[in-house]
Amino acid sequence: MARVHLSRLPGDRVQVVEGEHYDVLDITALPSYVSGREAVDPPRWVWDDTARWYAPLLAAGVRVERCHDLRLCHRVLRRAPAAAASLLDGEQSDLWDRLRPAEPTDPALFSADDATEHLRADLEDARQLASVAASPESARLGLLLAAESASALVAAEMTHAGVPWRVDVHDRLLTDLLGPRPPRGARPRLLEELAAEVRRILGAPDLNPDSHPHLMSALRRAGIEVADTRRSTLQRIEHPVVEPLVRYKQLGHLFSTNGWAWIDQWVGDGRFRPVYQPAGSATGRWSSNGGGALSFPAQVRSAAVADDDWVLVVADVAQLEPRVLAGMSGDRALARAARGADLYQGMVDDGAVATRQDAKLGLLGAMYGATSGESGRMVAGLTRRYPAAFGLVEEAARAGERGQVVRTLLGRGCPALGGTSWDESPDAPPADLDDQDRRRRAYGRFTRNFVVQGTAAEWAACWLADLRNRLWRMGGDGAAGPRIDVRPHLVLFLHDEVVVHAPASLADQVVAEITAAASAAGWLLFRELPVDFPLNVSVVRSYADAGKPGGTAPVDV
DNA sequence: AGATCCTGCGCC
DNA sequence: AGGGCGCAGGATCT
Repeated sequence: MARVHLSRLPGDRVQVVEGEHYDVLDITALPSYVSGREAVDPPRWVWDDTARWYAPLLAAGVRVERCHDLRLCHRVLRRAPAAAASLLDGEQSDLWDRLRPAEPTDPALFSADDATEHLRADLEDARQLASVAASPESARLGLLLAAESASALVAAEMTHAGVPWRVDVHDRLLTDLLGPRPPRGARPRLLEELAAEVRRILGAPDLNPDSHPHLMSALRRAGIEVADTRRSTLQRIEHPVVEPLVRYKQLGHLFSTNGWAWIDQWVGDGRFRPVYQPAGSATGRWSSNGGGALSFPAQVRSAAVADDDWVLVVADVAQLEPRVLAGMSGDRALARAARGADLYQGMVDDGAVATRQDAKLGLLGAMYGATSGESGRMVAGLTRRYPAAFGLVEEAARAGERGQVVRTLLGRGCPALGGTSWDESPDAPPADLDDQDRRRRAYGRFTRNFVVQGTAAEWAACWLADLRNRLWRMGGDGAAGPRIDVRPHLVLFLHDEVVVHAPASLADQVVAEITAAASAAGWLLFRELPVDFPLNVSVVRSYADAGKPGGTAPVDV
């Protein structure tokens, strides 16, 4: 397949390199050039940053089949233990090392930020290809880079399409809980009333409940001794202030995080358009740097409503990380327990634990590094039943404690101890031995979790990539035109859950494709060992109804 | 005034 | 002494 390299040139021009052939386009000519190539024989578009190039293409109605995201792949290869770092060195490689994600920009232009140097996509791509080819694990690394690049396409497409959002529903929800929208800077009426009640009960007329020090001292004066003001701490206290205070905190959080200001900033034209960062976290999980897409609370999901005659198909994987652990460790006993919809129940039926809760505690404890309590105790017993799985995370933890890096199944390496993002205080503290020990153990918990969370992210990226292709093919030979949002399309992805916005008439077919994509992802990663990845699927009009009994029933629209 | 830290909460 | 994130407000530093 052809690889076409796109690089920015000063003056709103684009350099196009394909093999020996060089060309220069004006930026305004790019969409028609790309769509022309897509129509004939879709190449792999090689560019520095998918968000930067693809957003304006999508805005111009152009969809691309595949790409190679040099920034994301550069990061992966830099840290991958199976790739020789020296093969990435060369002209401009320091610039690629320092390249930051593109700022979310107005899709109409993509030159506002620069004065950029001419970053040569063709040169960097050649180094990356050589690096993968020279690796003893080129197949897995190649899959990882492809999945990562496809994720970047999905992220851009989801931002472009947006989550269908009913502002009227959201506004009614806020008004019911908080009172009418207040003027800027003021609290809504019901929130203000709760604050007044808290002040009255504590006898602190000037208290600002949002101020941590004020609240602590007011509680103390009322004879309430707490170490902090977390909800869970407060709820252990027997006192009339607890109920209104907890309520205040809940509603206050809704107001400030997903209130009217959030609507103003992130919802437009009936769509919620967050900004995603694929592989934005060290483990390879996505993060989001706008709109809080990966953490918007269940409380406001009722405002995510499909368009008329459309539905939301919501699917999440049951116990993704334990299943991934079974697959990557080759633990046949755990894989057997994972057959069926409930892995934890499978462990009970296996005779490994007495209750479902014990199974969950033990597995999560093993993956997070619990050392004490109920969870820590369950780990010991389960290690005997599932030695490969529990041994894998244990070994990852010990490697971290020794200061070694670990890697995911497809070869993503973790950041080094003391390296970027790990304990980098500029004024290097004179770390005593206790301190060093504490850091090593913390790093061990990180590496322990990294191998599982990171491989789960790889599974999810493969799931997304395959699903994206399947949904596009459903649309039927471009008959619906090149736009993605008139066909079934992804609108949300939350680590182990996807939401597809689709015409109601295609719902059953979408469910089938999501399920098939999950199987495909399992096969891509764990060929030799069969691990089930059962999904909970709901076809709903409103996201809030997902997961409820009856959600999978045919939807009346 | 702006940058940064801290706390607490939301999601997985 | 349980992993990964983002976000908001207040407190604190510069």
